Amino acid sequence: MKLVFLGTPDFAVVTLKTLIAAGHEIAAVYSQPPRPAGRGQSVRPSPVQDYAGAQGIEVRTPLSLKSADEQKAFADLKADAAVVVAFGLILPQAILGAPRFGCFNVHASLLPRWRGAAPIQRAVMAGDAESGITIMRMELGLDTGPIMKVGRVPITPETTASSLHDDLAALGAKLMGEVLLHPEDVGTQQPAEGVTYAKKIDKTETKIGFSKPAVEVRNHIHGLSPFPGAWCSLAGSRVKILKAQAIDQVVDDSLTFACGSGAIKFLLLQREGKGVMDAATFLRGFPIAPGTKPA
RNA sequence: CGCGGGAUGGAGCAGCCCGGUAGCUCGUCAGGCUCAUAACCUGAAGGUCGUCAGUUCAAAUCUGGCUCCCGCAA
Repeated sequence: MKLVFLGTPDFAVVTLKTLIAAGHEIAAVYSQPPRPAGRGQSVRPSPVQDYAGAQGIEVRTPLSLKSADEQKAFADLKADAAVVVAFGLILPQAILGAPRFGCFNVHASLLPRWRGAAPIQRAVMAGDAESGITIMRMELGLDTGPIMKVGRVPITPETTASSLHDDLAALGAKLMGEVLLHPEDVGTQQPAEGVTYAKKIDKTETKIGFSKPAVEVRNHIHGLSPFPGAWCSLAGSRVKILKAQAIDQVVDDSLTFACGSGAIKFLLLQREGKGVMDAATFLRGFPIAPGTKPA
C-alpha cells in the first residue's frame, strides 16, 4: 500500500522500519521539526526524520497541519492510508479524511485507559498489572477512535518505562502491520467506562517521596526510568535512581531506605555528572555511611 | 556561545588548590587455609594519568586548544 507515516521519537521508528520491510510504499514522512534541544541547545532532527532521511524518503516537518496549503500537500500524496505513531501534532479533519482508508494510530496503552501523552510511564507509575498496544482508527478526539486491534503485555516488579517502551514499540509495529492487511475494517467503539488520561510528565513530580509505601516508590522509580528519571539527594549529591526493589524492611545495606511502609533498595543509580552503575559499583566510589537518610 | 560535573591499570574512585617515588576499594591470575563461602591470608600481572601544544630543571598536578561522557535547564 501507499502510506504516509507521521511520527517523531524512537518509539515510532520501529513501526516505520517494519512497514518499509513489509514492502509498503512510503510516499512521505511527517515529523516534528528540528528544535534546539539537549545540552548546548544544539538543533537535532527527530529520530524519525533521521531514519527516514537516511532511507531516502521525503521528510516534511511543518509546524502545523492547519493551513490549507499543508492540507493540500498532504492530500496530493494520494495515500491509501496514513500511519500515525507518537507524532505530537493535532490532525485536523481535512488530514484525517484525506487517505482512502483513513488514518491509523499506534497507542501505547489499553484504551480507553491512559489516553494522551505519556501512557507508558503512567501505566508503570500507577502500578497497573498490564499494559499494551491499541491500534485505532483516528478521530478528532484525543485517542478516542474505534479499536482495530489490541495486544497485551504484563507489567511485573521488574518492568521499567524503558523496558515497556521497547516491548510496546515492537508490538505496536507488528500489530500495525496486521491491521494494514485489512484497512477497510471499521473497528469497534471504545467502551465508555474506564477512561483515564496520561498527563505529560512534569519535572516537579520526579523527586522521590519516601513517605509513600515502598511499592509505590518503586513504581514511581520504574515509571520514570530512565527518562526523566526519579531522583533524591544522597550525601549532598543529586542521584537518579533507575531501578529499585521494594522489600519488607530495611536490611543491613547502605542503599536500602525506609519508606512509609516497607523499604526500598536501590539497584541502579546515577550520580550527577557520572554514568549509570549498579549498587555495588556505586558504593565503591561513593561510600554511603550507615544511617544516612536520603532527602 | 544556556549553567555545571567528569576523562587516572579491567570497574568505581582519591591525588590536582600548595608541580618532584601512581594511592584506595574491587576485579583478574598464582599459591595457602577452610566441610564450605561475595570468607580470610600471601604474592603477582596490569597505567603513554583522554588528546595536542605551552610554561618549567621537572607536569596526573599550572596554561590554552581539541575529542568524548554525564547532571541541570530547555
